[in-house]
Amino acid sequence: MSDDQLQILLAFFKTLAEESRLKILGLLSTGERSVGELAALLDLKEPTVSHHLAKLKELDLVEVRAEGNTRFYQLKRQGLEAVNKQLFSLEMIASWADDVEAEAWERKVLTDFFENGRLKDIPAQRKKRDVILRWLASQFEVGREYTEMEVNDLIRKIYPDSATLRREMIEQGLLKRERNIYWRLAPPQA
Amino acid sequence: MSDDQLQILLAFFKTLAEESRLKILGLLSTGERSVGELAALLDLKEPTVSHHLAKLKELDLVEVRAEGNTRFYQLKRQGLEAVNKQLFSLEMIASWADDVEAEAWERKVLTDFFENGRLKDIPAQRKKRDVILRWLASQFEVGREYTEMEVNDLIRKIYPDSATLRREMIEQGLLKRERNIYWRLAPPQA
DNA sequence: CTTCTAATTAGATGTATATCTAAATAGGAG
DNA sequence: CTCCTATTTAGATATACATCTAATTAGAAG
Repeated sequence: MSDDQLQILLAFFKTLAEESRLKILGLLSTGERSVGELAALLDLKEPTVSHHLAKLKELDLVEVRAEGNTRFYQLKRQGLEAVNKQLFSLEMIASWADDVEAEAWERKVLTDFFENGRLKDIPAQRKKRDVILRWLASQFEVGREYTEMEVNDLIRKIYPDSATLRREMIEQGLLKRERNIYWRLAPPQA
Repeated sequence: MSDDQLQILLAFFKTLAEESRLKILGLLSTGERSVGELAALLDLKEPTVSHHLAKLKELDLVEVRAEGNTRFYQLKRQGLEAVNKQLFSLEMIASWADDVEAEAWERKVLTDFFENGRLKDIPAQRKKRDVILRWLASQFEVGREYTEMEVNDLIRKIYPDSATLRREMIEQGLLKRERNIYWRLAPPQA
């Protein structure tokens, strides 16, 4: 499971981890209701109910129908059923931690090769070197342009040989250069 | 579905609505881990992990084995499987709101019969009168003893005829009397 | 007994968010 | 256009809780 699938599942739990929202789903399960009706039944103000409905709508658990300026909400069954299907299989749970060990290993590489905020050596192993390079790239702001001198200055804060690290970041596609202007590429979506 | 079943389900969602805890379950799904291992893998301090494990244990999702000072936690499959079974059936969702309409009706009875903090009349209908009586009983502290005069004073704050309301509370088993001492009975578990 | 290590408990802090009031939006009726 | 009603948006407040540090507990080894 990729990290953003975990995030989706997490968002789902967060949304359902609220008493009023569970009750709203319960009330909608027997038919549509207006915001005002829900507010009266739950003893809440309309803005509060509106807020909850917006969250449920984000997850595609409810849908709206307007009639005048009244809005009738109703349950969207498919949303719940889809999640229900394969939520708690053991493989699914196992996959929640897929990235965790890899991330722990990367943190270890970083602490092993850094000391007092400076890089001790450039790792010889490709995988470890990439971890260092990705960290270094993360020090550059996305969307900002840097001169070669700015790039070098930033690198030299952690390691004297800026030329090597700069070249490797370019090779790895972490930094991009055109006419002596450098900029960081956005990391692949997490 | 009774209200405390809703509360159990809610506790379940709340517990799972947290990224670290999902990851812990993921890590444990492949075998047991010590608190320290989990902390290192998740980049958290031991107390934080301990806190999460305690929450998971409350819901019977994990179990512990001690070995010297070290405690190895592992997943308790049955806990997850049990919940998984009938979580999102439509009847289940519908039942989340079982009490909501009844509660809304009771609130309406109260607002209908009260004005400026005083009872306008004693409702003639049995069901409505019971709502008033239960509310009145709720004004008494559980575990405290009251003299008859204290009881009357408290009732008269909302209605002049204290004798009738006092007698009816006794009849309904809301208030108990012995040798002119009164006390409130604990409401049936919510 | 003292020391070391692993974990938990206590207490403090910061962040997320449920709820509210007030203001803005928008449909329908006169 | 003005008024009324239903809802949403904005902004403020208060509560819940994830996380940390510091202190405590408890096993194991010298």
